[in-house]
Amino acid sequence: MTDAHDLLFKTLSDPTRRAIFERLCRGGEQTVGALTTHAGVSQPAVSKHLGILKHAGLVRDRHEGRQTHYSAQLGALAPLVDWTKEMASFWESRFDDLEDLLRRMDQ
Amino acid sequence: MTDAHDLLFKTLSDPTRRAIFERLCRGGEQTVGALTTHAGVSQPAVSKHLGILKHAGLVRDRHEGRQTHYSAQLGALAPLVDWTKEMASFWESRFDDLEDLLRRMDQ
DNA sequence: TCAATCCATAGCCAACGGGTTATTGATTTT
DNA sequence: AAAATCAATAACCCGTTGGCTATGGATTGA
Repeated sequence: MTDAHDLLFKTLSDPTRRAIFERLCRGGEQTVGALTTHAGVSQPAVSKHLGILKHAGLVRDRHEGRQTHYSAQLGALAPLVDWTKEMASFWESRFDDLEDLLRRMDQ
Repeated sequence: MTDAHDLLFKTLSDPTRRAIFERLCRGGEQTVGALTTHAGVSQPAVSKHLGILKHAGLVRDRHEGRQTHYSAQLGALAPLVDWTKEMASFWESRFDDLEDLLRRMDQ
C-alpha cells in the first residue's frame, strides 16, 4: 500500500514541495534559509516539506554548524520512471499516441 | 499554479485512483461495474475517481446504452515524462547515480 | 408498463495535509 | 557571557479529500 510509487507521487503532488525539489535540482545544494527566501511560505513550512522530501529519499541533508544544507537525490526518481515505462509497456502498439510518448521517452 | 504537472501528480497520488488507471492500462477499456468489482470501494467512489482521471485527461469515456466504458489515455503521461527528463537535465554529469537513472530511461 | 440494472450526483462526515505562530536547541557573533 | 541567528519541533487551525449512503436519470428486460 505504502509502496515506492505511492510515496513518490504523494511527495511530489504538492506544488510548494515540488518547487523546492525543482530548485534543488536546478541550483544544487542550498540551505534552509536560502530555500525559504524563494518558497513563499514560512521557514517551518519549508522544514516540514524538506522532511517529507527526505523521507521519500528525494533529498539529502548535510549539517554544517548551525545551518543545514539540502541537495536533491535524482536517483530516487527511478521508480517513477519505471512506473511510466510499465504503463507504456501495457499499451504496446495499441494507440497512435503511443508513438509520440515513446519518442519523448527516448529523447 | 494548476499546471499540467500539478494536475497529473495530484491525480495519480491516490492509490485507489492510480490502481484504477493501472488496471485500464493493463486490461484496456472497461465498464464502471467491472472496475468497481476490483476497486475495493463503492461504485460512487469509483465514478468519482474516474471523473478526476478524466479531468486530468488520463482516461476517455464512451457511452453505450446504460453502461459507460473507460479507457486509459497514455499520451496524458507525457508532461510527467518531460518533467522527469527536465529534472535529470539539470543534473547533467553531477552525480554518479545519474548514470543509473539515464540507463533506466533509455530502456 | 413495470421492474431491474447501470452509472452519476448529492449530501454528509471523518481523516489528512499544509499553513500558521510560538518555542526550543544548537551554534555563532559581539 | 549575552545576544543573535538558524533550523527543527510542537500545537493548533482550517480547507480539502476520499469514503459512505441515498437518490435520480436513463436504459434494458420481463
